Amino acid sequence: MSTAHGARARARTEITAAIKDEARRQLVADGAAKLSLRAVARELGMVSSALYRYFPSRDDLLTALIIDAYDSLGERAEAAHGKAADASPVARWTTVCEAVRAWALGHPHEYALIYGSPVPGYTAPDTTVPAASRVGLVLIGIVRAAHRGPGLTEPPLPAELRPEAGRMTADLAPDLPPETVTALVASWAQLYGLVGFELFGQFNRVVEDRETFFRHAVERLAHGVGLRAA
Amino acid sequence: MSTAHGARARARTEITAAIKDEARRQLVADGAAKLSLRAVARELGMVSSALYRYFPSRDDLLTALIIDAYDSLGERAEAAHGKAADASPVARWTTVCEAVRAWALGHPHEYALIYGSPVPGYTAPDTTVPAASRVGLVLIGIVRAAHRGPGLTEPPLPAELRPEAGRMTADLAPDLPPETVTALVASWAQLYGLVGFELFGQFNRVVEDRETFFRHAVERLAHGVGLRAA
DNA sequence: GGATGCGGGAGAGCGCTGCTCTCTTCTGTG
DNA sequence: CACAGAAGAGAGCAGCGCTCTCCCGCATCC
Repeated sequence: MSTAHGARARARTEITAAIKDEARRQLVADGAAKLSLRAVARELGMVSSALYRYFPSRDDLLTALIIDAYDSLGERAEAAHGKAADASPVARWTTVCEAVRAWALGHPHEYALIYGSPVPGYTAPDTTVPAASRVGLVLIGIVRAAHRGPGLTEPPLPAELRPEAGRMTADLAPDLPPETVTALVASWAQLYGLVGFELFGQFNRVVEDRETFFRHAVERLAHGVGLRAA
Repeated sequence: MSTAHGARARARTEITAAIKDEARRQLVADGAAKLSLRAVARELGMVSSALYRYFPSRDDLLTALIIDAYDSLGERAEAAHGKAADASPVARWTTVCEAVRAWALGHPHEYALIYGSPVPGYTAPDTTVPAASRVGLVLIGIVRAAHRGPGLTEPPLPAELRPEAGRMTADLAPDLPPETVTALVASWAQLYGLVGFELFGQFNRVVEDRETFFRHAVERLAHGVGLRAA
């Protein structure tokens, strides 16, 4: 595929990568809205129209960066989980959440790109789904291990939510109780509420010791999913 | 002040309002990024440079819209709370959260403007703080009433978070226990995680019956703050 | 009541953007 | 080796935020 016809294709993938790298540099520096195709081209010593041979539009370039960002965050979460493999479920959960927060604080513009308001008029293509799922899969993995292991308490689940819970469970983790899956999905969203509020300044003049606050909040999230207290 | 010199000043406030109205129309239609000073001016039958007599920059216009959006959301939350004044604390909490969600779903671009990624390079001026606080104040009010009334269970609070909890409590609600205030701040952020994930498409292919899911999630949030089960 | 100062609208223009189209060069392949 | 197709260059279009200069007319003050 990519190495099929040799030199030509290799040059293409190299230049594509160079464009993405320079684009990422600008994204990191100034945010997505200021990412300019012309500036990227200029920096690479090419003319702007040439860049369209590689990315048909600015949005396509952004999509590539979105996927990379999801992957970067996912890797970070997976790595954090790997290192904490022997810890208690709650400790592993907390570690992964803290990795997400650390990544977000270290990559604010990339975080904003993937979890902030979507670029207007832009809807993420399905291409992004696998990369976007990685953090969620890590969290599911932690809960699954706890479920197989010493156990997991099941959160309450009202009757009217049972159909939806069943649907989600079938899609996400058929081996887990629907009570758990439902709580997990909610906690997953809530985690990003905590991160987003810190990152986007909503905690200014409200929370100061954000690290401690965050750790405690995600520990309570873990308990809410039914993970045993450490 | 505003009515000081009569006609002149009145014309000015009228035109300022007209500009904001047209700008909001464009914001609602296409989102903040596509809001164009020139288009607003065009629609109002004036030339773009004239608009700068009223708003010194696009960011200033956006700031005005941000404040309006916070106020609109705050009003909605306050109104919802008012109508549910006689209900149980948990029911009032849930009602207010649902009002926030409903407002967000009805005003996606305005929600994105205030709770999505901040416009790059843009930091909200302090002018926005009072308007931005309104929803939080409603939530605090519900908890405060429960605290004065039949009671409130206090969530756990680890020792290392006690200093920060004390700080937050002094700033936000000195009459409430720090355990409660800490949980409240976390729940406040988590609420916006739930809303944001639904609004920005993260729940696509994951949660279908979002209304039921949301209600259950915020009920659990209420319990997490220590409000009595309804 | 007439001179005056200033608020506010008009217009041109600068430098930037995304994107398109055409022309040309170069290169890997049949 | 010839040639198709890939890829870069350049000009150009329409839009943007913002500035500056000009000018009109209304409200004020003597």
